[in-house]
Amino acid sequence: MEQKLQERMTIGVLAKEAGVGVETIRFYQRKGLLKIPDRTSGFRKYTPSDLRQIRFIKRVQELGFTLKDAESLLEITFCSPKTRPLLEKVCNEKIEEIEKKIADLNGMLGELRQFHQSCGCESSNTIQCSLLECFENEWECCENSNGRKK
Amino acid sequence: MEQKLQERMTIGVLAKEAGVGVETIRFYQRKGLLKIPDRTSGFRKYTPSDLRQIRFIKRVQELGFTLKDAESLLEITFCSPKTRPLLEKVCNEKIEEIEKKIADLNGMLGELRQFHQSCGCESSNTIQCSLLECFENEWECCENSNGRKK
DNA sequence: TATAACTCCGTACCAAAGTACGGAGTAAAG
DNA sequence: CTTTACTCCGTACTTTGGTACGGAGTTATA
Repeated sequence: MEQKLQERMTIGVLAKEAGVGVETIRFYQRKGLLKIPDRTSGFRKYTPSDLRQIRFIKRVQELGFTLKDAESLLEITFCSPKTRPLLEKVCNEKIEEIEKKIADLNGMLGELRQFHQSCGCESSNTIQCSLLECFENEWECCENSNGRKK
Repeated sequence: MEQKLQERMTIGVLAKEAGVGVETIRFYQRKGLLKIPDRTSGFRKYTPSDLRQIRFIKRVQELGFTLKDAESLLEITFCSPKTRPLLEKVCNEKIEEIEKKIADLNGMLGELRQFHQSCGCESSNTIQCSLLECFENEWECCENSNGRKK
């Protein structure tokens, strides 16, 4: 009761706050990602909770997930005993998915770093090699300058 | 000379080997991701190098990059002193990008795990909470069942 | 040699995630 | 009270990364 509640904003204000376009909000509504808002005299009126929801969607998207993923994350709404099995499933799926993504990215990162050090920039070799070649030769091509002759 | 060189394959064989569709290869060619191949009597003839290139593209894509990214990675062709500055730039950009993605994903992962343990599945509370709420309250909502009253 | 399987080409289509358009109504500031 | 800014709606368009189509020519197998 101390906080100012239900400050209701128009679609334009919400869009600005959330850093998206007005059309995007209408789009999310069509997609069911945002609940249908109240209206005063024909105009949509949004609450801070809608703002939070859009920010959440954007965050999830930035991490490489789709709007469908965002939807399923948002569906993790009530952890009552009834919904717990579904909740458990969605959670675990997402966790696995993220873990796999991280592992893949770490692999790529390692490869890029190796390329950068051995071939690209810090080596003194003048032998032509490519990321593509290095990649498929397990970075063999990079060692030409370190004593080994081709 | 010991290896069987220049085994040239048709688009269908290449597609099968690379695990993509024939149309995809034509598409990559249009996009400039694959050099225009030689032809014998009107039919495209591809080399193992084309196969490697498609595999590389697919790999890069799996890691969350676009075809444009793949293109720029493929452009890292020769690490001669001349091309080194560009190479350095592209490498560093990619590395930073990947590092940021990993960090973000790790954050998300931590949040999901906390939700899973505290709210979702392993807690005995019956208080309704959502990923969204937990997320924005720094998991405060999850501690209601652990001695604290709202 | 006939027939299946492959290739050619341009064009059209698809899903995802928006973005833009345009004419009409509404609200708020001067 | 007018003018400007905002909102409404449906529809159409955009980009990315492909897929599918269809009629014609080619090549390989029985």
